[in-house]
Amino acid sequence: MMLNDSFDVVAEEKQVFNAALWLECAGPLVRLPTVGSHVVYFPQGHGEQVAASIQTEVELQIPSYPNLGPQLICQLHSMTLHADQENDEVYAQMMLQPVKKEQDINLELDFETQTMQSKLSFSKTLTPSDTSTHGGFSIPRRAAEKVFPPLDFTKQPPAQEIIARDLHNKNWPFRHIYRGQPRRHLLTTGWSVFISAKRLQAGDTVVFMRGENGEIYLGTRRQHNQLPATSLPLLTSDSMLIGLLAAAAMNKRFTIYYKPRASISAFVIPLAKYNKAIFQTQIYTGMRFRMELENEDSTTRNYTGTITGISDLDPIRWPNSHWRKLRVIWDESPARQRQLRLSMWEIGPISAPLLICHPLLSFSSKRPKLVQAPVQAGSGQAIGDEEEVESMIKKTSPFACGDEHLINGQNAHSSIVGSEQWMQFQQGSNSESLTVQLDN
Amino acid sequence: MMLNDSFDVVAEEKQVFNAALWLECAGPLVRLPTVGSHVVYFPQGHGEQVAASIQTEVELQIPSYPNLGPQLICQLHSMTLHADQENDEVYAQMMLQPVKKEQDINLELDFETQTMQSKLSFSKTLTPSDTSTHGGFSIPRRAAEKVFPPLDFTKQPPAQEIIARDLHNKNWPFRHIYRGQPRRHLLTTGWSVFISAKRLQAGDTVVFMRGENGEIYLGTRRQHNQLPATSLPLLTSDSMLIGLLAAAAMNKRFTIYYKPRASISAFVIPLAKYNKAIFQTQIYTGMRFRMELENEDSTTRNYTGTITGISDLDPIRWPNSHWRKLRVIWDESPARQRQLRLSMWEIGPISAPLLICHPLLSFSSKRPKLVQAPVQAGSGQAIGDEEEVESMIKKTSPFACGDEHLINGQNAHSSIVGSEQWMQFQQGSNSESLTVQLDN
DNA sequence: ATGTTGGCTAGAAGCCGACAA
DNA sequence: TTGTCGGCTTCTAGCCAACAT
Repeated sequence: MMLNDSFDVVAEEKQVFNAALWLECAGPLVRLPTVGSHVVYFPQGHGEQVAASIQTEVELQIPSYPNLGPQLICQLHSMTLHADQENDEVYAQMMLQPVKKEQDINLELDFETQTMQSKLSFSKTLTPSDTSTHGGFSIPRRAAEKVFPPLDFTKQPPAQEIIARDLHNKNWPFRHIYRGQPRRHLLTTGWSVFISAKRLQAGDTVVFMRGENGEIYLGTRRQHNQLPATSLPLLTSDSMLIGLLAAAAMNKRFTIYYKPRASISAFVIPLAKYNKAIFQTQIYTGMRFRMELENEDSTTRNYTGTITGISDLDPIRWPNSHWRKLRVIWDESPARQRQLRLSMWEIGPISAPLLICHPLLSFSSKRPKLVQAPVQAGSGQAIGDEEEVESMIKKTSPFACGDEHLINGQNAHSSIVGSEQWMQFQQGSNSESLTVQLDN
Repeated sequence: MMLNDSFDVVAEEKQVFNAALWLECAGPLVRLPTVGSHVVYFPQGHGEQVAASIQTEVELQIPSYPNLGPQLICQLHSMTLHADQENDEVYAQMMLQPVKKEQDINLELDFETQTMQSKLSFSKTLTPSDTSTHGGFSIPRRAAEKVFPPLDFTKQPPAQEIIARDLHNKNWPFRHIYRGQPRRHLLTTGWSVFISAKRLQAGDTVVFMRGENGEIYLGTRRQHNQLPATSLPLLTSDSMLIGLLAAAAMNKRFTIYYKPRASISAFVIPLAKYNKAIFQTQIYTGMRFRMELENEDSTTRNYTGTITGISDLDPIRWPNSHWRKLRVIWDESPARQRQLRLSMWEIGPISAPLLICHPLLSFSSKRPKLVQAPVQAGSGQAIGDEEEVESMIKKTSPFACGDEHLINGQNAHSSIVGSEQWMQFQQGSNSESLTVQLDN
């Protein structure tokens, strides 16, 4: 009862947006397109998010929407960032305005947010000791020194009160103390209240951030596998899929929700990134690639693999779609769920200089085949030759040759955006309704 | 972690269905149509449930579905009853098969379930003492004697262990003891675990039931106002509404979820009940009516009111719809949210013999006007004359005249169905896929 | 008949350094 | 540097009857 009241109050305040904290909670690999920029929306990927969220098999009879191709170019009209009331899961509400394909598009704004490199934040995956009722939270030394106010070490013991604010603008008080033999930083009083209120478990991650004026922010990120599979169905997945398709096919503004922790891949992609991947990147069966993935402990690492085929994921319903067009195998056994299907814009070239170059496949001996496909389905024909080379690759392994391919003389990976542009994202471009609040 | 594991196990078991417990948790006024029978489905009401569940204003641009009138006659092909994993909220999944209107329809099966009168169950709205950490649960004396096994009063004190099973087939052990001065029945050990696991608060209701073989069942029913407004949106309400309309308009089998605690009114109505209300009941402006409503403490009571107008709820989008066609005022100030719009099948005639008859309005002096409307929109014309008599009624008050109107010589209220027919519902009619399981 | 409260007690929560990885 | 544990203390949970309504 009291809990509800306090939430209600919070819900009514207009809240200061904290995009940085949202991104921290979303995970290290999540990027957001800029408001006002042009994006490519994939109803197919959107459907995958919906289906994954309600854990249902889809055996669907969709009416066809002739206006709706596998991808839809839109302008990101507005975006608001949110966090679920119950479990803090972050999601973004995006309003998309479909644009005519003929229209010439200014791509200047089409970059993604980048996490700030110099941010004053740290995240820690909780240990069993952190979450047990036996004690408090052990703060990594460097983390404490970076984000928390310095302690007065003349006191015995050195201690202070920390008040951290979460994505719902709720404040959580903690006692921060430096004690033990050897000395260490700890959060004691207040910690267990936080843990039980947020229902955190060992394996989940907490994020602490320091704002410009010294405020402390606090967010959570659940372990990936245990996302809560939205209970209480409102509609069948069939109805939902029909609804999202019909909404997109109407060629009017429509609104979608993007849940980065529930979705396997983003389904709203900056147009520039998409075009670069589709038109300016050499993709061919047998090609080596790399991709950054999130580990269990929410760090990231580059993984490598080989493209084994290029074909439609769903030839019946979504012919000539670029969504997850690539079939791949990975060099290492999968840590988390390792996708066997990827989209072209998700992968990058092997970055290191040529490592071990397999004699059978070199840049000169085998000319890579360009995959070029139309942006709008129907105005061309995508090349989807399914060359199964998995068996060959296995036979000729070790297969560690990487062809570095060039795109306009620079790396194919998306361009790096500095912190000034980040601020531009935060304050809005020329869009009149860049809503950057965070609601209840 | 452990919690999740145990839930997973439960989810995999095929569980014995307990329709009676489900109905208890749904509330005293909820009825379900029989599987195999014919029903009228109201997309408009369905949309209201969806909109209410996600707490969004609908400002919607729906494509029109010419095949879809405001009501759709279907056969209830199958129905499964469920309870939400998180908060035990009950919901029913119904598969509806649209039928041709020409088709002659056997109405024999078109009754609703009735709660069993002689059921061995009791429900109690929790007091602050019941939910505090200070103690246990005070069992009303008659309740304890009715549903729990008799205690051995030779022991000092008389006590036993009760194991009660909830809708997820999870067992909850309690210590049942008879003590105190004066003596009373209490549940002590185990009670607080249950309270905190279900996150029950004062004002919520628990239901205990005794099965035929002495098993004890246990369900919960949350206070109405605090239903959890489904967090984490998947789709906008617009998309959802489009989806549900498109699904219904396809004229194929479609599946809907009915959440009796979230919906203001049922939107799947037995065809017989609907026909009776539409074709065989006299409804007129100024008519007195009664309606049974649920109180805060989950008891029911008859409330009375007056019909002040008959008009389309949404003349633009749903012209000639019978959904909430009646405007009413109530005699008493509203206890819970008292609807000012009702559908014809929701109300009953004033049951008592003529009470105080207002001289201006009597059966003979003012001939009630029959409201007769087509079942399918388009094949006729509904009479929607908005006679605003509210002002008149207020002036001439006290206005307590009730015209008892007759329908085929019997009361207009839905017919009573005995417990044999209840069993028939439970075991299915001639449908091959009457699924009566309760999933995770 | 049953809701609330004070008294009492058992047990969990939670603070501490020791110790180990 | 930091995860876990045993020791100890504090406080809450929870059982009881008294008392009130």
